[in-house]
Amino acid sequence: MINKVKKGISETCYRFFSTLANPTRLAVLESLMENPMNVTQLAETLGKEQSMMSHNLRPLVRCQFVNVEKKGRERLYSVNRETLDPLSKVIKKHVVNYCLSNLKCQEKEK
Amino acid sequence: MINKVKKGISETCYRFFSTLANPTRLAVLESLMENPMNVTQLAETLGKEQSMMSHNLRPLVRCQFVNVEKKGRERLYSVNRETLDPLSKVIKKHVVNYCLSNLKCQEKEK
DNA sequence: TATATTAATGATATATTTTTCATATGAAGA
DNA sequence: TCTTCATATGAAAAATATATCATTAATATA
Repeated sequence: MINKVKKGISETCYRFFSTLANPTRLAVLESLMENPMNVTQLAETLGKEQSMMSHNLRPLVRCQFVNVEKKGRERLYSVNRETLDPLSKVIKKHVVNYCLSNLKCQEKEK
Repeated sequence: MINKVKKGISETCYRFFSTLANPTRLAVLESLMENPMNVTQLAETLGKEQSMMSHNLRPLVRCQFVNVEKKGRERLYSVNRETLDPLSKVIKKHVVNYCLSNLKCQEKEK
């Protein structure tokens, strides 16, 4: 990025949102919302490779949307409900207020 | 995307977050938060090209994070505070609770 | 210590997103 | 209608992000 637009809170927001702006990571969050798992179980659940899960878990953990607990040689991943619960509330409300009534939210990219 | 992970609410969330996961668009939101503007003013404010602003406004409007009001031959853009205010509250709280105390949030990518 | 299990890392090919530049559209006024 | 102002659009280049595959690291146990 030549001309840095992001700085301060903007930069934090950018990392925050770009961590969530990924279908795989959203699916990971959804799965971990149901119940905590280790990487292998997560890979099985989503039908993806273990290394892909690890790669995608890293930003989620770094932003602390997900917590890790060491258990012997495995690691148990779980969601940070304190953030994710109010966050999904905001989204749901926005969807109800603006996206269900108005079609343009679902519009295809083009 | 060959293997579609995103579907239903996940798909909505994905669009929601990917629209916000961009430093230019976050800067746009920050500017419009201060006061409503048209594209030309926005381009001047951020020191970017007008067409770039238009391109970046489109997803913001489609997701209705930003409203447009036609005024003669110009268009006045403003933020949807009903969504953005509670959203920034959630983020700020998360930052305070998890990112200020814990260093890993600010960790460089690699 | 050797082996098995679980998970993380690194390099790179692939895919997606963003910017840029040229051009088109639309609305207002001379 | 012609011109100007304000904005949007399209295509291609440039920048970024993601998945893949091979490998490494860490821990437990035989």
